Amino acid sequence: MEEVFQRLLARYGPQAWWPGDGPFEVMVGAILTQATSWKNVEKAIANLKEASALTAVRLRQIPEAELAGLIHPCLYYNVKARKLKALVQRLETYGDSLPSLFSRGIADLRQELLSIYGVGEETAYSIILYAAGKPVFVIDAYTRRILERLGLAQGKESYAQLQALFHDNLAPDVRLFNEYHALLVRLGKEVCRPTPRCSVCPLRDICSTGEG
DNA sequence: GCCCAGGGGGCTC
DNA sequence: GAGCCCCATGGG
Repeated sequence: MEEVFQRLLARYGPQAWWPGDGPFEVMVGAILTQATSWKNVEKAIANLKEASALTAVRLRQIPEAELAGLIHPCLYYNVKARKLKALVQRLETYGDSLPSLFSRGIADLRQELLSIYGVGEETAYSIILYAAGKPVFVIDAYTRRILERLGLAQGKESYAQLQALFHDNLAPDVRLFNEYHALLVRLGKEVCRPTPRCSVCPLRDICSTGEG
């Protein structure tokens, strides 16, 4: 696992994922990026900043329809406006204090996040890793496809099972999990689309240890 | 014109 | 608890 990471890093270099301006922006981005490319999310975040709307307080004040307009570049902007509303509404119960929310243990924090409308497994874990800075491995569609290509998964595994593959074989290091996941997405974009578009698959070079 | 992104909720059976 | 449908922009 570690070796594969080193090869990916050597091939692609650091990905500098989630350069967001603080944990709140990361949480907003985690909602906006659902099934949406990050470029569109950047446009939406720029719109929110320009409207001075990128705070929990302002997001609660702004009408949902207006919020939907600001995040229009993102796919499913109407549902995502509702999701952002649900998020900041929950934050209000913490006095808008993220440190207060993040003071929970990982399992507890996960449950709390999952109980928010619009936050599923991937979004919850993205927030725990990239916003709260706790060591959990984020599994997404790309990670699944790569693991399947490598024969390390068949497609029926639960989120927790795939996550255990990384948790059991890596030191629980936030920076490692952060960069590793980003690199897997980068690799996935290249070779693990639903229909492969490359002629020579780099998976062979990078993941040839057989251990994943 | 076609494919598909850094998903999740809600419904049905 | 699995299998579907819905949401509905923009880049390649």
